[in-house]
Amino acid sequence: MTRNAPIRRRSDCPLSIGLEIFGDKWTLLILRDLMLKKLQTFKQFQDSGESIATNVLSDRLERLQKQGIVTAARSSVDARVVTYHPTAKGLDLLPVLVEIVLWSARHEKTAAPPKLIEKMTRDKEGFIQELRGRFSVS
Amino acid sequence: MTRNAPIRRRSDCPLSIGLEIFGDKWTLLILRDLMLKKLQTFKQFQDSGESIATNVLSDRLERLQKQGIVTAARSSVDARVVTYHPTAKGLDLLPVLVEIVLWSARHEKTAAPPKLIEKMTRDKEGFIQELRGRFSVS
DNA sequence: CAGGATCCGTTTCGATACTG
DNA sequence: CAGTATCGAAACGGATCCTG
Repeated sequence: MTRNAPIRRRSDCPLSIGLEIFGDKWTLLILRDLMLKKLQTFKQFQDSGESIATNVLSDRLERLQKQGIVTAARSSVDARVVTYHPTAKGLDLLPVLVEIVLWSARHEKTAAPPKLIEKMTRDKEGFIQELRGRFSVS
Repeated sequence: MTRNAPIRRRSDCPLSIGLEIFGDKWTLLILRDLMLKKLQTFKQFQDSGESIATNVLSDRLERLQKQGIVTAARSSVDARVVTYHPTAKGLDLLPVLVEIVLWSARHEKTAAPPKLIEKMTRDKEGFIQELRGRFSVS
């Protein structure tokens, strides 16, 4: 137990990147669905384009909660439904998501919704602020 | 076998994100090392903090080349050494990397090099342009 | 010695079936 | 609708080998 420090200082400057989040395909897709597509429920994530397995979805949502990036709450309208929302920490991921989407739109030949891309490009900050407002963190 | 019928639900709004790149932990680390830490060789990547297995490193570098994000060339100085460089497509990833680093610096409790972070924050565009210049794509 | 390929035991992931 | 259990498939790490 007194096994001491791992000393992973092989190199100079860490420049850490949040691998828990960005290193995982599904996590990234969930965040996009949550913040850019404004999806909220388990089912909506499940049906959103790429088919994610339920256990994986469950697992990733749990991790995101543990990391304080999303919160879950039962819908006041329908008690069966759980709705997920981004926290402030989660909303801070918007710039990353926007840059990723912009890069993908430019370099991958996927059908991208041009209106949205154009808006992101023209007024990145405004676009992000608008989304932030929409989620009105308590 | 006959595992087809992927049910590709041509969903409403794709908003694609480059999963080949962003969904993978190691790829992301290599890109950071390449563009932000300015590492160039197989060995440097290998020794850079996180210990990546050689087979994995090899695999990711190959993928990145296939995607036109990095190029490989033998060093003119030492013929044994292969140096890797970002392409224009790769350099376009800089904004994403910067946003990821900034988010991580703010929300994860890792030792971040404050000078660099400060500069990124204060003059994001300038920082990116400076790096672009450093790689001088032919 | 640098870059990378290959083999292999182990861990992790994820597609289904199933349940509260 | 939201989430677990099962179990095969894939990825990983680590050692080793190969080629200039």
